Amino acid sequence: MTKNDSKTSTPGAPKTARGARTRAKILKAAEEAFGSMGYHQAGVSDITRLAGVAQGTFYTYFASKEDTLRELVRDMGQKLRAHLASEVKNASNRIEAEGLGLKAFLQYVAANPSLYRVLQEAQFVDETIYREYYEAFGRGYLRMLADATRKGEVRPGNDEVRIWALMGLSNFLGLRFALWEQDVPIDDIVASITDLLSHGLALDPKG
Amino acid sequence: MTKNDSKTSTPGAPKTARGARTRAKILKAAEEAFGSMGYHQAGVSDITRLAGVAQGTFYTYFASKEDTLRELVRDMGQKLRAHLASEVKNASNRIEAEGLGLKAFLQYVAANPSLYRVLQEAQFVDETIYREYYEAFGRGYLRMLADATRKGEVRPGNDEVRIWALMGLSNFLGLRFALWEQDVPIDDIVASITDLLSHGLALDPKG
DNA sequence: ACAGAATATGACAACTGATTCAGGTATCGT
DNA sequence: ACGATACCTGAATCAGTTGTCATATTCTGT
Repeated sequence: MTKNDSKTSTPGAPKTARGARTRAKILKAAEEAFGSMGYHQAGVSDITRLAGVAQGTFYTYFASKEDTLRELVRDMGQKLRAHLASEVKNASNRIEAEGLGLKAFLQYVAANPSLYRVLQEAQFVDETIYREYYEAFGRGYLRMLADATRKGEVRPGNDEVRIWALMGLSNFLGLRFALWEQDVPIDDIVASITDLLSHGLALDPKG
Repeated sequence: MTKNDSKTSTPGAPKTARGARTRAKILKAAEEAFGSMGYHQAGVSDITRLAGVAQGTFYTYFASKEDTLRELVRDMGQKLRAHLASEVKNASNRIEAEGLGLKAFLQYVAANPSLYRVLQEAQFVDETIYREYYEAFGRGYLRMLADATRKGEVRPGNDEVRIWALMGLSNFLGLRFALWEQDVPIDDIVASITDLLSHGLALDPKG
């Protein structure tokens, strides 16, 4: 009967500094919990314990565990894109930009290992949010690649296909060489890929 | 008290044709269930219903739901590798082999959509089995690439890095263009990637 | 045909973990 | 100071799960 008669659902945003702090604590705790134990393994009780609040408090800010994951994915995606954009912005050509972007990405993954787990698990909790992540990523990527093509820095080709290939490539390199085992220096990886993007695998250019 | 006093665990392999059939039915049902509903969503009861057997029968052949997933991943990995190997075996050079392999892979993914979901979810249920899958894949890949390098078909480079890049690339192309949306003809995709691997992104070869 | 082994059944015990709720506590505007 | 509002609590609820077991059926060798 109060102003909000629309069910108990969709908790509103916090209206107080305290509320905002608490919400942020919970989100951070969720990132930790999901990142280290995994989405399914981590219970709401783990999150609230990490955040130092009671179980019920969780539902003051999030409608469900799933909702939290969505929020996290959006949040992490935004941060990563912002970071990469700033690292790449003064490259003098596309291939150099790819190298800088890959390097920044690998470093970011090593420093934020939760990203992978949270993102990849989100794929099975809510595929929409996962596709959204990569499509957002892809849109920016596509624009840059198309620009480069127009400027004559890159051979013409199917850019939609290329960006997915490039995203996949980064994704796996991050998984293998930043998350699983850091047994190859990042600069070597970047050099390898820069070479691949400059010349392909072919031995001689006339091929 | 019987001869088998070593716990109830590790159910033995079936000793009868009937048993083998039932076990196979269950495994197939698990693939269906995991593939369409996801590992966590699918219950043992879903699997047994699909298989047309009682709940208890499941535990005659598998120690747990997790065990089934492991078995499935091994099984699917083996089949895929065998398929790709046979499709690629009479390519006349490495880049042609990459093209044939990618094409076969994309077709396979479109025809066996469960593969992705099962494999990717396995990553969070038992990371070991997931790494095993890619490392097995990678070993074969690495051998072929090293051979090609020795024969002078490819430029020298860090092949360990390259194979992860190539696996990632295939993985994402499969996800985007075979699983999610089949809006680009497979041959176009293959042509794009063949071009990328032949020349890189660079406009002119002297680059 | 018959004993014993292998397989199959399905109800259910035991447990897990998300969400709710009735009621307490901090904070703010006036 | 004080009502109103926002925030917080954590035990209880509740829907769902996996894995067990006593019993029934089918197969296999002789």
